[in-house]
Amino acid sequence: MVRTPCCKEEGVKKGAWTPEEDQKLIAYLQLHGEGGWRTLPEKAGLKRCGKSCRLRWANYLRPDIKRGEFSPEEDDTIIKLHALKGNKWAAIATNLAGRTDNEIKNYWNTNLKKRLKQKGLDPVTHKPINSTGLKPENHKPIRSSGSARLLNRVASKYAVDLNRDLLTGIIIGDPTFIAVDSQMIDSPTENSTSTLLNKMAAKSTSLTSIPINNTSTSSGLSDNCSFSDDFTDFFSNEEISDMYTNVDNVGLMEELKSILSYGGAGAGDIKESPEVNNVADEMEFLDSWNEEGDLDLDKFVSSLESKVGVFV
DNA sequence: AAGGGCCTCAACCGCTATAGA
DNA sequence: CTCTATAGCGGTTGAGGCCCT
Repeated sequence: MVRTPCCKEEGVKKGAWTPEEDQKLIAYLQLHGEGGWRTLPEKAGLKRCGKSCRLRWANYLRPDIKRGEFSPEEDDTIIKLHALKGNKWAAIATNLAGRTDNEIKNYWNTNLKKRLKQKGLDPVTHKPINSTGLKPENHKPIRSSGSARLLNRVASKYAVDLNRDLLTGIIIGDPTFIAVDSQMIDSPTENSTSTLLNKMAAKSTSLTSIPINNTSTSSGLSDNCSFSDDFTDFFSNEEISDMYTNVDNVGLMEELKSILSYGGAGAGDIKESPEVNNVADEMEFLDSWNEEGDLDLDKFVSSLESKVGVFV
């Protein structure tokens, strides 16, 4: 199938734009506004393809574009959003005023990707690179989807109180989110749910890196149990005691215990639950929770599946 | 000074989505 | 419904600058 060229091939200039060309384009767009890119080059006196004009304007000449070095805050935002959205540069760019998708993409490929690698993190998954060199697909999925169900359950229960990004990070086991939010543990202004989930996240992260040949139960959980077998999988006796002394935590502790108990039936087995009856319902909850639509649930779920086994 | 390798980033390419005739 | 134009996206390329020998 022959594609219609976006412009006549003959006489069309390619390559770097000259200041004169930029001025012609700016002058035309200031006078006539954006649009009509196909006919623009001829009207503006440019020997360029309309698409080239549009890109030059969108990525370089637009007056609202911020140029110069990225701030540490912008770096942080990009890394977090990349963990959440992957290579969706346009989506990431909407969260950084004045930055274009092209600029962010280049910055990622030349700087941030290397920085993550230097920190021992896989720039694709944002997870620690296994020292054995084994890729994630060479890992045995951990026993059951119980942990996925558990985390979904926690999500469904506490989503109202939690920062969505933090919760997403927790569910995909992203160490960046966990690290960023670790200060919450000691913060008197944060609710205890964050503290508990941080602990659970740390635990779930440790569960996701069992090499394929490791048939032992180094995680401390047997093949037939999920997170749920014992509350002490997550907390030391001292920590549990400390939390129980805080009256505000008692209800939460009981709720978490009930949630953790729920997942204890073993691989693939789902018990009745007062709030959510099956995994599909849980995904429906996440879907509705994701009203803004900026969380890629497919990626979210496949990420879970890669770490904890088949989710649905 | 020369030149080879590496890095950066603007620009391009190929594709899909969408709107409108 | 089909076709065409346009917009937008993500991956890739290559010119130019920098650094090292």
